Amino acid sequence: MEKDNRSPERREVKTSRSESKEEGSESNVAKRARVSIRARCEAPTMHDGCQWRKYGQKTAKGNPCPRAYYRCTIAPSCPVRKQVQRCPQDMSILTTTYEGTHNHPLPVAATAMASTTSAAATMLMSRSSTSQGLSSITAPVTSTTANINGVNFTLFDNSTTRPYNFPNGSSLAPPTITLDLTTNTSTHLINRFSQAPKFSSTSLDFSSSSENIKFPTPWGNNSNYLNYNPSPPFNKTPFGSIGTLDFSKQPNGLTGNVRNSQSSSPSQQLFTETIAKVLTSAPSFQHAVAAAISNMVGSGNSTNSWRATGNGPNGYQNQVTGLATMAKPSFTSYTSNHSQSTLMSSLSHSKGSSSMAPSTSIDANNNQ
DNA sequence: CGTGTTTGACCCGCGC
DNA sequence: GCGCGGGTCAAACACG
Repeated sequence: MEKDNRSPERREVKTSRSESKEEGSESNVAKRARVSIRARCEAPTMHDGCQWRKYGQKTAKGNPCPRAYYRCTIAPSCPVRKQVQRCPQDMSILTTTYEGTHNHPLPVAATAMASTTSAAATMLMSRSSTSQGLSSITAPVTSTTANINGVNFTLFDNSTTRPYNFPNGSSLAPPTITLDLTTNTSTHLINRFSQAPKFSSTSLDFSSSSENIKFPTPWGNNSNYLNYNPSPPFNKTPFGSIGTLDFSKQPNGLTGNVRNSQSSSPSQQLFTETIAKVLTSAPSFQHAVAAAISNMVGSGNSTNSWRATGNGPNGYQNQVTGLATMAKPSFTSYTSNHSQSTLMSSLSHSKGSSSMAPSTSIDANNNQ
């Protein structure tokens, strides 16, 4: 109670806050779209390669677990925020919700996550903007499953099983996509997120497809395809669009594909390779991702421009203390002007260039 | 001393 | 119009 004697300043605070809510016209859409990642994680927060500052904590209604609010501190003006909350049903499950788009260079480790969320968010916005009559449909839970070497990617409409973090749901909740890494899952894979910031994730964007698509993967023996089969009802939810990518099965038999990356786990490696394979072997898929990220970043420029961290001309790098060390174990610390550049460059670089740290192993098993 | 976290209050949008 | 709840702020505090 004695805390708040700042009411005069509050007026200005309020003004600036409402400004910041509207700020970034280019990211207006992006700010509305949110991407949640559900993962088993013992750590208080997932390390995604970015640097965050906690600015608040709140106990949400209907959830005894407090929700923590973080904002990206790599750049002072970065609008990206994330919310971290434990699942009341299973305290080991951590839900991290990202909102907004970074407006500054990112290290690879962070870019991977940013790309993922951006692409997912773009998928959301793309679908919600193109779908019609979404409020009139109450679709049952429908799912779309892809299988890559035993890893299931399930994209399902959970509109009827409303996420707990939006207890009263409805229009209050911005369109949100959930990447569900919890079901049955590869705990080591998750732990890579939670403990070591060296996960070279990737970006999945299913937005531009309308039919069953199979992306070949060069390894494995039976299900050598990433099978994407969008269910029509997916894009029609009362919330705009809500979906889940469900990495529901731990790949067994992780042999042969594991590279010699310093400290990556086999499952992480496999996962990375899996995704990389899909992307590198499916140009159209790359395109979709690139376009998605391009949209999110608000720049149609697809030029890759690389810049070493540590002494970038814009000064950002100096602010990201700890970031370099975070990225060190697995990545040569690159940043790029645009997340899309980073992702796509990392793909192409890893194919033939030595610029990328070999441990990204994106080029592993490339079957060209 | 600098940086990050905690925490109570305030703002604002939405539902009733 | 009112109340509720989520999101945010910033002073105080903790920690290295």
